[in-house]
Amino acid sequence: MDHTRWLDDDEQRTWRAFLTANRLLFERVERQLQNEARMPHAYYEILARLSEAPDRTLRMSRLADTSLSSRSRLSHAVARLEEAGWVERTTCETDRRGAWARLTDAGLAALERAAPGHVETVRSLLFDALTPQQVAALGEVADALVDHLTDRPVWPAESDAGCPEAG
Amino acid sequence: MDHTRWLDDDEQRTWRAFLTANRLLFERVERQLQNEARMPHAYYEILARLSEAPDRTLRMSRLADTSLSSRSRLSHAVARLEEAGWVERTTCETDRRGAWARLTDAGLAALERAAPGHVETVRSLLFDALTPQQVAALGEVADALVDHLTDRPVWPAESDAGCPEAG
DNA sequence: CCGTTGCGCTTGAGTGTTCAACCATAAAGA
DNA sequence: TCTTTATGGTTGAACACTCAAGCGCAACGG
Repeated sequence: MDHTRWLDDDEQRTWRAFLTANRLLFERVERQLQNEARMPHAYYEILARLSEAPDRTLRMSRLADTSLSSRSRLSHAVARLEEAGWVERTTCETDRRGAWARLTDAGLAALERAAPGHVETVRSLLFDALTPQQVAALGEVADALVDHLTDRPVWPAESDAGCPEAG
Repeated sequence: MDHTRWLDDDEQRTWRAFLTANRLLFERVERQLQNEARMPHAYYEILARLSEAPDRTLRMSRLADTSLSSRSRLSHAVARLEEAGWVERTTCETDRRGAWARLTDAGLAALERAAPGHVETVRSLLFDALTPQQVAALGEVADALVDHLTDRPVWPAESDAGCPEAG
């Protein structure tokens, strides 16, 4: 346990700069959407993914995957979106456990109202700050990370750590 | 309003990969800390910044800045950390509005218990996934973003957008 | 000296997320 | 068929964060 692979100074700086950039960026993205469109970014993503689906309809589980939500989070979110009249849920006929989520016309309208401001924010805060080379590099890094984080087991160290209820 | 600078396909992909990588990464970082050290990452950062300060002590406002917290968030967090016995608050004698936050011995111990697992997680999930060139590129991008997001006014478009209470 | 303005920090309500437990249905095994 | 196990999805409690409002003190202005 004492052979921890600590971060060297460069790695420390990189990690902290990464953290800082992330917080600053997403804080502002979140605030812009909240102020101008009255929705958190997670909801925007849900609406966006639904809008791209055939018939603006997706199974809940699939929607959870594509919108980067946990199941529970999606359930709560869609409940809210349904109250707002932006999404409708119907049970699936062929598998009666399942549920379809459909983006309503009002939901699409809300998304289309929100989109310009959101996109402008992302562009001005992220893309305008970077050279084309940096954007390309960021894309590669992100791809590498997604790859790395998608394949492995849920937990890097199942055997000798992480026993939540033991202590 | 119809002259939105939309994202082209490449930019879309980059943005979504970036989002995905971020969620996957921070979800796991958060879960690891929660499971093994019983604290969210934000609390870890607070303890870490305090541990690096002279006398393990900082003014609340300064701690908020260095730990990337809003004032309110820090107040709530330190209240919790104080309950846990990891941080102590004392009022500042020279400016009786102010408050000092000090990392206790128990807090330092908790941090030192949490650190190896956390660092190993960051290394294995982030640095191990990237080549040295990619790490360098990530660092540059992060620096550029921090720079970009730190200097400007709080709101990129005061004049023609962002009227929260108008609608 | 007293009022105003500004700063440092806290508070409470509201909200989104997580976790664990749960329900209902489907699929697999005896 | 009857039981078991797995899957799709929901629920409620716990908790962290945000926002707006507020409190106490400091600094400035008359």
